[in-house]
Amino acid sequence: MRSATLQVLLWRRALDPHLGRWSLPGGRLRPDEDVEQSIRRQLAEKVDVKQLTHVEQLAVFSDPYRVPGPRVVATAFLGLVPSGVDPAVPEDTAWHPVDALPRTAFDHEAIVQRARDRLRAKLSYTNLGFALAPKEFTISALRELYSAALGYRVSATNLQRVLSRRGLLVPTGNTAPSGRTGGRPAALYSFAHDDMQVTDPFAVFKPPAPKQGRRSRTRVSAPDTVT
Amino acid sequence: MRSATLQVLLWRRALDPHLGRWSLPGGRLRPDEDVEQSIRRQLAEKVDVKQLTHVEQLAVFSDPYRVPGPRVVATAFLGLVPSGVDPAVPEDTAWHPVDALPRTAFDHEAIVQRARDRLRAKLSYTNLGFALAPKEFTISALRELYSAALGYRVSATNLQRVLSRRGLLVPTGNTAPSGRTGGRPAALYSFAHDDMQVTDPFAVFKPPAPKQGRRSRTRVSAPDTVT
DNA sequence: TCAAAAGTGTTCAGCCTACACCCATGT
DNA sequence: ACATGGGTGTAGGCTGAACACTTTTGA
Repeated sequence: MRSATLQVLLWRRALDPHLGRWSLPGGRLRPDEDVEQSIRRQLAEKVDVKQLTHVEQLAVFSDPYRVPGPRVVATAFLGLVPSGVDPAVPEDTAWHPVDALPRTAFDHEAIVQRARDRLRAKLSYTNLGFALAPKEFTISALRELYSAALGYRVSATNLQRVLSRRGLLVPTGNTAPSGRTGGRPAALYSFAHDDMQVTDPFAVFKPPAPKQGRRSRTRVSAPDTVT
Repeated sequence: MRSATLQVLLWRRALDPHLGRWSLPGGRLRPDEDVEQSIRRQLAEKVDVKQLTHVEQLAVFSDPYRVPGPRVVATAFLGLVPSGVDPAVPEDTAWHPVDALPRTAFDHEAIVQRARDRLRAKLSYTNLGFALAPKEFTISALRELYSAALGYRVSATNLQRVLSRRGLLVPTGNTAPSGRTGGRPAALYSFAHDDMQVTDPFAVFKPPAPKQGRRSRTRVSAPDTVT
């Protein structure tokens, strides 16, 4: 997936069931790889996407009739590419806005929805933003990314505050030049981690608090406890 | 899964790779069913478990070497059976405490861990308790269930309050007799819904609040947005 | 009347939102 | 100067945790 508006990489089917329609990149699982290796390989080989900042399983789609002919079981993934990167994709592939998809093959539209919803949820309670943003960015750039992904205007002020409070933003010391119309130059930040972590454990019914002074922010669950 | 302490139903393998070890119930996917239908069928046919109150996909396990011999791709599920129900399971199957598993076959221990973690997370931010509890229950019974599932003592007081505030508890009007040692008889409750709903959308960066009087509790995401 | 269990009232703290205000830069 | 965009200070609301206190029963 990708941003400005949230986009998905699709390619045009060259074969007959649903020939010509847009479909998610992917392919057959080889006997010597697991599903994640497989999707990474397919993306690298077929559409030359290698800089994935985050990859996670979505779900298995296995309806016997999801594809004409013999049943195909698909394991769907959410894969993220950061905002700056624009991999040179082949002729027959293109990025499409997630909220205005062309006619897609099979159940791929449903899969994209699922991916979008998962991304949205995780932007709230994890540091997943790191996977969408470039190494260094201004808060307003980040605001654009979050807004695009979430589908509504996010306040830069609060974005700043929440991410800071969670210890996710590291000021790099650099500043971006101000635009031609003036304005204070923006400070540049980067994310503190480049792997996904749950930063806002919604754990209600928490275990009794440790009796100490300041309650350390619990960095509870493993990344895909909640998937 | 099941409670008192949290338990999993395992059965002893009768065939040779890992013969005799305990393994999760399951089996091959038939061409005319999807994975969920399949797991429900297997549970019904093989271990006679039919009253599943909740079933959800966990993840695909596809390591080429997870099982000796030709690779087997497994789609793991979390399935819940309410506390009262005690399905008559066959000879070679038994419930095992999740935190003290016997030696299991293949990667089944890891799968059970995942299931446990998922359950724990969802107890916090969804109404998933309904799937563990019987139709009618006292708060302290519910407290036992939550405590067993979460692995630490939950306060009955707060459990009450949180679930009530979320509108999940409906008093049935009935009361349970008090124990032989006396004590106020407990009121009986039931859950307001018997399908899973996200009740505590951790949505930070919420869309701007509707300017109206009382902000309606958003029942945002679809059940498996967050999986 | 006392012990035991259930349930309620109240206080406190953390986190997020909203909004007003101050800061730095180009024209 | 002043417009423009960046950043901080502060107040308010909601929610959960903790704990004291009241209620209802059996012995």
